[in-house]
Amino acid sequence: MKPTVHDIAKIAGVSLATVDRVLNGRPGVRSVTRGKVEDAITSLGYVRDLAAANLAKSRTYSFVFILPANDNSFMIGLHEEVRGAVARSSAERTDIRIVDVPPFDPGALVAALEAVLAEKPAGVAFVAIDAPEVRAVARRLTEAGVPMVTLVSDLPDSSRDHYAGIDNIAAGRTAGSLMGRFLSGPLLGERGATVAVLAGSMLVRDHRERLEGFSTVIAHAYPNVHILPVLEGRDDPGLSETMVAEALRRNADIAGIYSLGAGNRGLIRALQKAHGPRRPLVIAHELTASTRAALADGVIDAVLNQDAGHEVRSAIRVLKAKADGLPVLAAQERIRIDIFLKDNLP
Amino acid sequence: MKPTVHDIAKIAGVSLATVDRVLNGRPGVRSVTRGKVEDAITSLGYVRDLAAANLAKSRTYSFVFILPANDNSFMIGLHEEVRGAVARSSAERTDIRIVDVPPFDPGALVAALEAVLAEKPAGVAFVAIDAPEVRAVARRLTEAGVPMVTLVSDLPDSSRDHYAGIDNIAAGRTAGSLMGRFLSGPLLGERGATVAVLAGSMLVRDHRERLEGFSTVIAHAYPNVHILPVLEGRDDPGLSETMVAEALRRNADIAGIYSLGAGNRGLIRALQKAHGPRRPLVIAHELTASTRAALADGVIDAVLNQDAGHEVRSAIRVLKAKADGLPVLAAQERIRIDIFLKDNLP
DNA sequence: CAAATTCTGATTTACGTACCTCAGAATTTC
DNA sequence: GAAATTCTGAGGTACGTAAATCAGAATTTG
Repeated sequence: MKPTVHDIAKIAGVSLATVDRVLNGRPGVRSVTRGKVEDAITSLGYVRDLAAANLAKSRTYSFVFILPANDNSFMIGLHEEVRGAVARSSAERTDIRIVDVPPFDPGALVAALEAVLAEKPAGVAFVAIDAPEVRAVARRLTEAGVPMVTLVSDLPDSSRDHYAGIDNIAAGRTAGSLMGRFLSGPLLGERGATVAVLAGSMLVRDHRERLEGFSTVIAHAYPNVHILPVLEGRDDPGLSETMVAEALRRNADIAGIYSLGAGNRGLIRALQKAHGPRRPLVIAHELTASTRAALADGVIDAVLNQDAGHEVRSAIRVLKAKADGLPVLAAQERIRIDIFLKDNLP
Repeated sequence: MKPTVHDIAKIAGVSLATVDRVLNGRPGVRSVTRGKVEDAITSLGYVRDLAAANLAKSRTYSFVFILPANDNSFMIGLHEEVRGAVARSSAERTDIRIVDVPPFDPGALVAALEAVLAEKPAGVAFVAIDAPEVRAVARRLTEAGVPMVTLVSDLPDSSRDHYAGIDNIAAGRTAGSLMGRFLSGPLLGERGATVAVLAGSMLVRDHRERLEGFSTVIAHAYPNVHILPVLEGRDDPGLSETMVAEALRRNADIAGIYSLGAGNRGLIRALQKAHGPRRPLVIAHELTASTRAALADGVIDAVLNQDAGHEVRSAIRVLKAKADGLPVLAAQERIRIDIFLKDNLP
């Protein structure tokens, strides 16, 4: 039978209240008594029953999710997943509030985080923007004892407790490796091949990191692949379409395109309208309705994906654990980079 | 505030006991009274607090995991993960017992399942062997009301409640697609290329399915790739090594190898000892210490993986949900096919 | 019709922990 | 030395649900 506080009290020869004070670090216990209780705890191998504790505390974890009000499919899906978590909140003893902020706007994010700081919830999750002022608020949140996880986009070298997202450098490297291998052969002649890169903005850390990983692998392993200057489409369908169409017109020999941001709707439209001698090899990020269809149709060759549902659930699990001062199962919380070809679409 | 049984009792004008009888389907309530209680439940939107219910029942979920006593790295890892779950069992209110059975032995599996049937646990998970007698015991378990999930290898068209494992046909297709694309070009000349397939046993369903997916994609999308007769290495390092070495000696022009079973240690040794004009392209299953090293060294080009930890945790979550008659979050429980290149090794 | 038997509903206790209130002892203050 | 103030410990109640026990009414049986 699992030992309980009653067993501890009996063994240590004290009352329940004393055991409780020791367990919860409350004052009012002589050090000798404390010692006896601690001995009993270790000798019995007592572990607190979290379910019972939470019931007694009638605890609900109040979490705040700060999400950019982007209208691309990925962010919409992320919103959807958080709303799903809100729907499950009564069963999971959580009380999740969603705060929308304008995208790519450090000031707005800082303001939102400051509002959070004022209400002191049990935890915050947010899509980070890599800026010093954001790091500064993060530090104040940590000082205030508010657990904090970054979602999708990280804030390295900050005081965040956890990052629920993929390793974007590894993602870029994977894309580069796939691009190089897929190009090797028919498209990669003696004189090399040209690839274009479509990003949202180089101001966003995840996009920068993906490009970094991609470029590194191409430079080292596929030196005869030439990368054109990055197209920054601001994750906007229209702008992305124009930029890609323009690039395809100007460089008839583009053999591959790596879309590392969320401008895939525009990219796909541009590709469908194009009529070059042969279709370029396309690797994109995020499996959405449009990239899925494009993958099935052969317009896109591979999609690297991060599962927003897993990210949200992981963030919640980690916030709960941090709020309770519990360790996290690192293996369970690592967000993986999914690679989808048209053959393993779920 | 979340409604409780007390609120229901108050609204319906009855006692707690009556509410409890209605909620738990116990007899002794007149249908008019039952109706009043049910109305109150729906109007309040009551949902049972599982934590409190489990506490009151002082419930522990007793699960049995039946695992083949294979000595390949994947199965060892699977064992490890189940033992991890056993270690966490007190915190998770589970009581998990591991039963080892000899591998590839339907009779032993049936015997183990029958033993399980006798003790009626709250759920069973097992690595299925696709045989009629196994299906028959599965049916009896279902009739006895024991929730049942298959792990790693499925038992389709049976009464199992859930399958915690990957879609092996999709995995085979993915391998075929990667093989075809990676080969296209330097290795795939005018007259085509030859690939070898190393399996454990064609008697095991997951191996059959992987081969099926692989062959289908190759036949349709890469008609000039020729697949040699399957090598059945029984997942044995020594036998696998001899068979691969033999095949490489006999067919100097092998351009690719697909290892769809667990005989990777032998395969890797054979590859390291081989000294052909050029290294074949190798795609294998399951990320273990040896395949990871081979991937990093460039001996293997891609590894398809199923995360044993996720499978075990998913199986437990599903068994719990089934034991409580709760729905499962399908999106969360889908086990994904990880594709690892040397660039995205975790 | 009294006694036995079912129905139906109410009360009460338990699960393991948190936390509030209270009592007695030890210590300090005037 | 009496009163006030800490310490230290005990007891009890609450969280939301399950389930055992109890009590009264309705029904059946001889």
